[in-house]
Amino acid sequence: MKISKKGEYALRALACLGAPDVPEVMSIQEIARRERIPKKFLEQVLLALKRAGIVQSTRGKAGGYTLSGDPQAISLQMVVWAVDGPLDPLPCVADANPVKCADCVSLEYCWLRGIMLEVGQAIAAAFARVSVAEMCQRAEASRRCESHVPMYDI
Amino acid sequence: MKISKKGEYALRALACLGAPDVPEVMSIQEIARRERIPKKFLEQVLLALKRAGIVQSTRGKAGGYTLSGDPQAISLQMVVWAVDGPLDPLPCVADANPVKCADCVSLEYCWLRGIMLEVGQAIAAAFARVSVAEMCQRAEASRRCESHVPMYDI
DNA sequence: TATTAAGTCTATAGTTTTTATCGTCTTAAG
DNA sequence: CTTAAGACGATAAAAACTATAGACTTAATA
Repeated sequence: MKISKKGEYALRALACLGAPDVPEVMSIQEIARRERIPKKFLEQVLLALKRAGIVQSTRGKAGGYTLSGDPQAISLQMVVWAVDGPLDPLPCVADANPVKCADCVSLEYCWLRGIMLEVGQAIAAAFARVSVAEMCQRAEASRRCESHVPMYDI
Repeated sequence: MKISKKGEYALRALACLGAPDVPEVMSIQEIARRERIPKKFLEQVLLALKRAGIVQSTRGKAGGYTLSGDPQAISLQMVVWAVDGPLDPLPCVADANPVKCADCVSLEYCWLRGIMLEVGQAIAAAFARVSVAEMCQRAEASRRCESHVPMYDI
């Protein structure tokens, strides 16, 4: 049950775009530099976020990315979904294209499905509770503390 | 955020052991046959469950596995933990041995950590809510329906 | 209008994790 | 003492994930 690098990079990139005092549009290169993410990999991540409507891009010289719409309206669930796909614990739980387990008679009578459906919903809810806006605030709060890091720092 | 095959097999095996009208002890081979799980792989899964104290085994001829203790006291969280390890969304969230993210100043000031800690707890809680006993009941209920599968079966 | 710096897109290489198998050893019943 | 079961370490095979490469498109601007 780990979050993928793609997911992590997506969150970092959005926090970067949503930070205060940043340029209107930010290039992939700039985001990659700030967050120390492999540029070419980040490219794919941002493309996925764009296709999900979470960020906007402008092409050509001086182009780059910007948050699309209200950061409060975008949940981390949408973000993770956009880059990693549905977070169904089992294939038979999928919304769109549920696949029957090998030894279940049917989707309707799949007992694991029932249980995993609940688990999947709980996971989705956990991500859905946090908005990109809130994440950006948290990131900013943590940035403000960077100047006085405690001694017991790891 | 998928559950692993190990996790799925563990749940199936436990449901098998907890089913009514089954022999006192059941051999790996028998469980594997009933649940259509690769025998050698199931062996590892059951070994992990045994080490976690979730099942007991008797060796030698006529040996096999049996549920250990009260199925109501065993949550699916323990089961998944036993075979897949901690379900922390990010390494920095780990209880035992948290690892700092590359570009965080410290664990204490890791903003992703804060968010993922909450998500991880929600996931754990979702699994913790269901006991092995409840899972077995559901599996049995689904078995009772197998004789009259609806037409719209997939 | 040529250059430059940016995003787009497809393919593929590299790496890690997961899944599965094999062989040998130990144990206990008959 | 044979047989059928679990224990355990090693490793093979497959899949998923992470990262990189290269060719193409777009737009600002010198």
